[in-house]
Amino acid sequence: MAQQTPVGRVEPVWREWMERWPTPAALAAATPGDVVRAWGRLGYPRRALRLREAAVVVVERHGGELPPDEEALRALPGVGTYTAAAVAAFAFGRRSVVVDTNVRRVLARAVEGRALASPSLTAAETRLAASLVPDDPATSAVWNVAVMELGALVCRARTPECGACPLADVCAWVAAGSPPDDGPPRRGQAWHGTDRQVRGALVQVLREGEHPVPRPLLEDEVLTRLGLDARQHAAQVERCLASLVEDGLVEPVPGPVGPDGPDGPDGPGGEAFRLPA
DNA sequence: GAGACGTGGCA
DNA sequence: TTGCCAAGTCT
Repeated sequence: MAQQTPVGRVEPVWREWMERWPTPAALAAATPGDVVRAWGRLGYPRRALRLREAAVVVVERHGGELPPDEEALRALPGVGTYTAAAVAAFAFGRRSVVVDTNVRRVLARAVEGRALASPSLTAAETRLAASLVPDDPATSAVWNVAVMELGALVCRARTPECGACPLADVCAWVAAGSPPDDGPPRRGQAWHGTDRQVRGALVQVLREGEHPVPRPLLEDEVLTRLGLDARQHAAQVERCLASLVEDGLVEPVPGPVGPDGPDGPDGPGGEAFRLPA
């Protein structure tokens, strides 16, 4: 849940989630629609599907208990290098190299003297992080969480609190006078009218209602909510809806066949959509 | 390896 | 207000 999402926003959803599905077996028994709905507005709802899929794999291949080694964790849907390392360290006390956005920023500043880490994780950063993690497993886990928390709470991206930082005395960035980022300007993600926005709105509409929504209603609702011109964006909404079905986030159901038959007012293609059962 | 993939809060 | 950014992963 916390992947690319501030922990403070995750916490309430996480609490409800864990109460409803306390074990992998419980989560594995949920439907995709259940988890997408419970995911709420955390964003990237495919993470909800993957989390459920991971629970299924845990039940089928690991006896219902999370495996402790990084390789097995990494094999679970939605679990990448960072998450596998974090779980191995924080849940199982294993020695691992946890490199998240916070760790990357702390090392970029303290060691390399730069204001921000590069846009994407490099092999050199991973090597640097690995070289700093203590050998002893228990100590390494403390190191990993400490560097992460330092980045999250003190060595923040936009408002670092160097006056409260335990590394200030040895920080290369502070020593250099805290120079601004020298990299190329970061590309802000366009949003209005993007597929991302349209997909989000489609899922949002379906999450709000309990019943399948006929295609025309669904598409009109999304266009209206986003303030998009139907003539310009109708095809886009169609395409996004298809992509959501492809992703397993949305399920088509046959529309009611009226007195005019399947090719009546709602047809052809007069089906409805819902979150997957 | 670049690009896709949501959402909301804060400066 | 606009833009940045958040415990990344997958293709």
